[in-house]
Amino acid sequence: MMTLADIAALAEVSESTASRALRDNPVVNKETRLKVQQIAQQYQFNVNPTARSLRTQKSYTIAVIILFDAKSQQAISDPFLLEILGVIADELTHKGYDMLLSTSKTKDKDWKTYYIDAKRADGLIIIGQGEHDQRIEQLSHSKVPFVVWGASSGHDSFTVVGSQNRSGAEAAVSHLIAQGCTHIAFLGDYRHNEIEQRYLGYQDALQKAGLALNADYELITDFTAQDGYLKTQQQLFPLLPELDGIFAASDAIALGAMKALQEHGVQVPQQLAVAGFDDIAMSAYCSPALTTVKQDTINGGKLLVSKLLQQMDGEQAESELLPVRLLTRQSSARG
Amino acid sequence: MMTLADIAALAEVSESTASRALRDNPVVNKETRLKVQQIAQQYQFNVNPTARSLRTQKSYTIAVIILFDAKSQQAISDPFLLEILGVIADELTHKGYDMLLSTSKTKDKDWKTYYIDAKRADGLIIIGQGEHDQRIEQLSHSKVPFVVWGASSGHDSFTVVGSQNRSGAEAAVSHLIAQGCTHIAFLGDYRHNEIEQRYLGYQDALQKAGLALNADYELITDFTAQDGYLKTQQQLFPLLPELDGIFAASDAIALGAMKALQEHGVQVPQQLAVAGFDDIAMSAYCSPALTTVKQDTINGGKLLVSKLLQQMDGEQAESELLPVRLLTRQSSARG
DNA sequence: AATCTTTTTGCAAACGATTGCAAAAGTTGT
DNA sequence: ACAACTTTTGCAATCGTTTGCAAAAAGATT
Repeated sequence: MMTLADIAALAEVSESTASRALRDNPVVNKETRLKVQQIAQQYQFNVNPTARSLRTQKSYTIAVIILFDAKSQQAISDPFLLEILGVIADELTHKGYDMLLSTSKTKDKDWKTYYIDAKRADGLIIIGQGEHDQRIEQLSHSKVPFVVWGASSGHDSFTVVGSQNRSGAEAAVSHLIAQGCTHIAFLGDYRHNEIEQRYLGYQDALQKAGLALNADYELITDFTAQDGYLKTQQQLFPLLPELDGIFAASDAIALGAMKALQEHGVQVPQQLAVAGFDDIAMSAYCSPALTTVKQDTINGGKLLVSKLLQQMDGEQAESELLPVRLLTRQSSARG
Repeated sequence: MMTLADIAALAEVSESTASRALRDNPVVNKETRLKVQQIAQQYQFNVNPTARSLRTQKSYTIAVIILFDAKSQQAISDPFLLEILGVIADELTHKGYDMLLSTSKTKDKDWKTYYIDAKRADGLIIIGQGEHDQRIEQLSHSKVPFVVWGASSGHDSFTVVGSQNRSGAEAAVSHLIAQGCTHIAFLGDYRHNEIEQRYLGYQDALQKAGLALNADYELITDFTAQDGYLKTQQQLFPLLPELDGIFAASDAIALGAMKALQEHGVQVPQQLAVAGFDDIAMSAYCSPALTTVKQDTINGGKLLVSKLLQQMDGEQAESELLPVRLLTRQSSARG
């Protein structure tokens, strides 16, 4: 392995000069710079990031923390997660950062101590705030640069990037209403921040249409197809003659619900229309294809990264909610 | 931030002693050791991993590289991926390692140089070997500790952990045959290592049952539901009166195919039975529920990690293929 | 009490970069 | 030819640990 000293020797300059030359510091003579760079290239030299890290106190690494729900041990919508993770990874690589991934199952190290103080990472991206999280709140009182994917309360003390869950949900439910639904159930766990927004959007739509809210129609449901299936059987079947629409807080839930309905002989969408949220890969290919709301994962990932880097540069970064898109498919096509 | 020097001072010992004490080196007096440890605890001291790294030339970090298919830019079976990633993350954390994640879109840095030589990581886990990969082959000629998730050729020059794709596929197809199917199509891209094994298993089953192989029944299909849908429409519909079974190399493909069939008025499983591979979350909740083969993600992840650590300890680690489980559901239930 | 072991400790040299500061070299002006 | 700058270089300290080796302390042996 070559070290900076070797390169310096080869170029017949001091280590200091070599170091500066490599980083293209204009204080060193242009010719010298080029010579050093050329030699470094030729010998395939790369600075040792550990040594650099130690000296500069920066790691050029970002930690991405995926929060799992304490109870269900499940992250929000798996497929969505992998997508945004991919985007973040690409984006970070592109900016010259490495990505440390941690899937936090609650009981966990103290992020600030472990990542920032220990210089394992220069900043944090936290995905899925779930229910109001103590630790995130705490972080915001420190100087740690971090961004969160989730729901904005409108006056957060930290930077949030997320989807316009509320208006997205409203659009979906309004669409159901436009299709003639008048008794629409909500499936999802509104104790979860993002889902709460979707729940509010659901209410917005009902209210705008002058439809009554009905507590019987609001089912707390985990993120899984399984729970969507079960809750539908247990709590929606009794309401069936009247119930004519379901808005599920995630596609997984929606698919579970549809399964239950189909087994029970309910015609979707004729007797009952269904809409979900996420547009997971399967949604277009189940029967009937699922009407859903698609999040802008690509811009989401990009924004998370750029806002984090902004913070690391000492700038302020505002929260931002991205527009979503309603995709109407067969599951809501009544007449 | 506390440094080792501070702790040493507080404990009234030298840094050397403090360092040894913290790592519980028996060469230092037990009392001294405890005293130092106690003080470190009290002041919440943690050794600086960067400094330690620089000195010891180890990073206590493992790089996980996810390979994407050059063409489709898609990784094998997304849901599966996220699962195994989670297991690996947990396992590594548990062993005191951090996890660097990289999603490699082909044109990429040289893994050895970037991760190992630069001391960013002590070992590599590569997920999804795809088509025969030049870079993996190359790695095996170096001293780099690494393991691969994928298909074993039986005489690999490196450590592979994977599923018994071949026998799993055979089981699935044999099941279809047992259900009375005699004309079974294969959907998947057998240029991909793992899929090739599934393809061979498909052939095994046909041969054992004395059924003829038929090139018309073998469709090269991407990993997506979309492609399953398209290929089915384009290439299977013409064969329909006779065709009575489909074995898809992934659940996503299977679901796409089922969608096409249903739209075309084909009854699944009565007219045509379907089986997939992966048991993605949706498979149990689509209609009809999909018969599929479930991989042992948990043990897969654990094995990857333990075999890698084994290698890092200088031991040899053998390749290993894990048993899979056939889950029979409605999509193949022909009476 | 002197010598020989065995435990414990600490000194000092790494590990491989970056950077403040001063010195050396090169320019310009007079 | 000398002073006064400006540009370019290199010395040496620093980042926070770990570890080989020798010295100091403690214990055992005669």
